Amino acid sequence: MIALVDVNSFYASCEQVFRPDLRGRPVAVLSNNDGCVIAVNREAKALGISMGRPAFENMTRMELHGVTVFSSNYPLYGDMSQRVMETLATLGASLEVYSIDEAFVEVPALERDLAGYGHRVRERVMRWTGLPVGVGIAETKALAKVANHVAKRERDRTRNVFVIADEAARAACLESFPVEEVWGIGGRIAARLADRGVRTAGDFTRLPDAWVRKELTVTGLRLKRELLGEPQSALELVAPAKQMIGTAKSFGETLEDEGLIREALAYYVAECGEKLRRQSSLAGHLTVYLETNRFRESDPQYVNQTCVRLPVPTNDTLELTRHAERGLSRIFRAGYRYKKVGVWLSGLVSPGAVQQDFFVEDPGIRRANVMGVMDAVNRKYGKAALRTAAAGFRRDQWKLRQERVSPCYTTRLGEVMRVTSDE
DNA sequence: TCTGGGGTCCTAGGACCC
DNA sequence: TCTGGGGTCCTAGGACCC
Repeated sequence: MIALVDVNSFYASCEQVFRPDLRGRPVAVLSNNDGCVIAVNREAKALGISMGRPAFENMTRMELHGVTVFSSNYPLYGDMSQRVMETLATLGASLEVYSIDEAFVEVPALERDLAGYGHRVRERVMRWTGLPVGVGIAETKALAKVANHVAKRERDRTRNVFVIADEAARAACLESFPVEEVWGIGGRIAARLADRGVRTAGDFTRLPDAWVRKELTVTGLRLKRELLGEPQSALELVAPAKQMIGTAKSFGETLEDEGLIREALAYYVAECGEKLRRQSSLAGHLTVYLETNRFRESDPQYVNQTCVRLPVPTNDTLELTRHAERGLSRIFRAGYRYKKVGVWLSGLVSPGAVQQDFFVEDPGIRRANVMGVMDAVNRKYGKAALRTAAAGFRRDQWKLRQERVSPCYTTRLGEVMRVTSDE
């Protein structure tokens, strides 16, 4: 059996762990640039704060009801995530980390009391990390996802744990489960299914294989089988190396100056270069992406991207920066107010697989050493403490807005909590 | 005024190979 | 006049996820 364990409103819960005064009170967390509401706890949801919508649409209501609002604090969430995963690893036979706040856990084979197991998972994660989780247990990943959804709706004492134990339970559960909530059914597909009169997950499992294969590709067919209780994939125990690494972030304000955009781009390239070296990959292609603010309809709009093929795959930030700058000058047009620049590294290979180019000088071991030093310095003294000249000194003019960010309680020594006593 | 970021998988179609 | 067949690789684009 497989358990899908996820943290309830993860980002909001992380903030609450370190703010006991906010227990039982409404909390919301905003996306990068304080743009959208991306996490709300139960109390905030009850007040009608809508997730995924722009922050400004919700601000009046949030202020009115005293919702505590945070900018997102990814160093904190990443660290808390690791603690949750380490805790889950002590409970399961094996573990697939699926996202920052969820994991598939293989229930130990000898476990007889599945609901009891689910509650033990909840209790241990709560005791060790302070975070509340929901647990769905079933025969396949897709069914465990369904069970997890149901767990959140349960109102009685079994709340937050739900088990699809046998065939009868599976069938009954799917008949009342809306098809658009099934994992892998998004808005587009749900609309097409609705046209065919498919409303529930149960309806979906009765569609002919041939139709599903033709209209929804093999992914749809696998999903159907998983919902019928036939596992289509094993747990991925080791996270595979990424096939793409990228960063594309909005500026705090729109920018017209190519020089500033170039600095932001160089800064993002350095972030990607570091991720690339951490997984020991080299990139063969680099895509630069540039965009104006599409919501400002009165502004002239421009969006473009260009792909640069690197002469020899590399993970050298200086080399990557040079190519990114070339890409930017290909697509930059003066006279627009730009909102976002991004870079994506793809065609990732491991160093052993590289074909050297006779006509291109290999920057060689000395450059690799420079990168090693740069990474070590930045680990010790903080992000971008040592950076390329191209990343510049004007970050204040383009960095994203983060006006309500909480302290990095667990990852920065200067920001750990102080406990005092009145005597 | 203010509208996120970072990925994955699949397919179709073109280029190219023998 | 008549112009093959069976592949692989790559990229763009669509759909999805959290």
